Amino acid sequence: MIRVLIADDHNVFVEGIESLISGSAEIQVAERCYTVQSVTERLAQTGIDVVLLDISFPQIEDGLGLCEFITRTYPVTKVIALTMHDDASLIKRVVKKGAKGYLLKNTTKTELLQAIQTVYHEKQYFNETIMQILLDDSPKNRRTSSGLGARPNLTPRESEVLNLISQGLTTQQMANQLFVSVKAVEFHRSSLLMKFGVPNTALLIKTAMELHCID
Amino acid sequence: MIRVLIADDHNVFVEGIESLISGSAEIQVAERCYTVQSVTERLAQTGIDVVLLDISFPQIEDGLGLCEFITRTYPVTKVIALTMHDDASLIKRVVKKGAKGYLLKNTTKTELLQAIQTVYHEKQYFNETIMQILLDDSPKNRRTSSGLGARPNLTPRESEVLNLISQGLTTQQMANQLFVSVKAVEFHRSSLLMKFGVPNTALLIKTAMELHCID
DNA sequence: TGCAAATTTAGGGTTTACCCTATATATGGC
DNA sequence: GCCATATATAGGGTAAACCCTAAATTTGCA
Repeated sequence: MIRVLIADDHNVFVEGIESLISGSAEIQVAERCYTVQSVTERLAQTGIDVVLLDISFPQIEDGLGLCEFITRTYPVTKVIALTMHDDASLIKRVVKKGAKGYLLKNTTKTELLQAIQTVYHEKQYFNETIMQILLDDSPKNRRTSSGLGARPNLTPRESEVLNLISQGLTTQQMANQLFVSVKAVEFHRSSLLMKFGVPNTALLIKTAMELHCID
Repeated sequence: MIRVLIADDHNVFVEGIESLISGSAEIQVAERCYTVQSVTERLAQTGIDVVLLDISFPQIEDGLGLCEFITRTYPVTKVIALTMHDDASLIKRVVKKGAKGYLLKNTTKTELLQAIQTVYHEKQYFNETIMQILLDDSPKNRRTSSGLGARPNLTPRESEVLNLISQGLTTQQMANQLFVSVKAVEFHRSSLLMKFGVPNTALLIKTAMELHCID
């Protein structure tokens, strides 16, 4: 029997998942948690095999942080991320946080049960759509992109560019100041986005400031 | 017997709502619709008393429009808006579009059943939280406390947009999430740049974080 | 009741950001 | 010498950000 914990503050959702699972003989819902605290408290006990975790979009930091905490603290427990959004960068970040599966909230009963079974048996579950997005990301991973939450290793040039970006300079202005081409600056900016695992400059600045990589 | 139509393209949600309703003797789920077209087709027939409508219907981008269509075309049929968002302006607009009730997706079984019963009997149903949001939305209570240093006075909408920017969302994504046009978001973004006196988003995020206007 | 603030939307435009594939050089380690 | 890294550069794209003018709505307030 696979014991599942549902972590979602939306009651309708928890009901829905539970309803979908109820037909299965090998899977049972062991716990429903509506808060982060209750999740951590319940996991401190034993007996949870799989966590169905809602990564709610407006509060990304919370969901991702909890995902990371669970996979680090309880490596045996598998996390399946649940979300309404098929945003590419979000999927990548969730996987980096250690999630073994990713499901959209319009998933079917069949897919849900299969995903739980799959991750329980030490495998990853991602459907074709999700896999496509992840595969497109593989060339990027050649570069040193440490997981989110950790400060990436920046080259001297990258640090320089990062600080200039945070001062509000455009790529053209940075190129002038550094006596290099616009293309060179674009390359470093792109490297920064990759290393920090963020989709755009706005989140780059916020993340870099939180990690004290600026000034 | 109150006959309910569930309009939501998220399978888990439909299951959840159906599960919550299944215990009731006076309410039954008459139809589940995953597309806008199926909703209109089903309503063209008779026998639907209440529509549980997911406002964040992705396929139209305009759950509000569907809400308006239903309440105009079938005045007898009551619409209860279902959403994950407790956005004040959205609630007001939904009400204006003719919805008789507004429920967040973390609603309880008791509340859901009570809401259906209430609107079926020609009344409106809004819980305390929603009512509070509607009352607090008056412009009187809207201003952010100016307080310290060079921190500009931001309108509620501006604060909202600022935080979404800092989370890495694009203008298009924010427009979707806030249920407004891209032009509206562009306006608020532009207002933020002006109020903070910065030339671009990168410096906006840095400045706003230093002034603790984010989070 | 008229005014001001806040919010929304529109059309049209320019600039910048961002992504892809490639190539080239210099450096330092094995 | 070979290899990995850092750096710089190019061309050709798409998407997003940014700027301007203009107007409609709602709401609270004087």
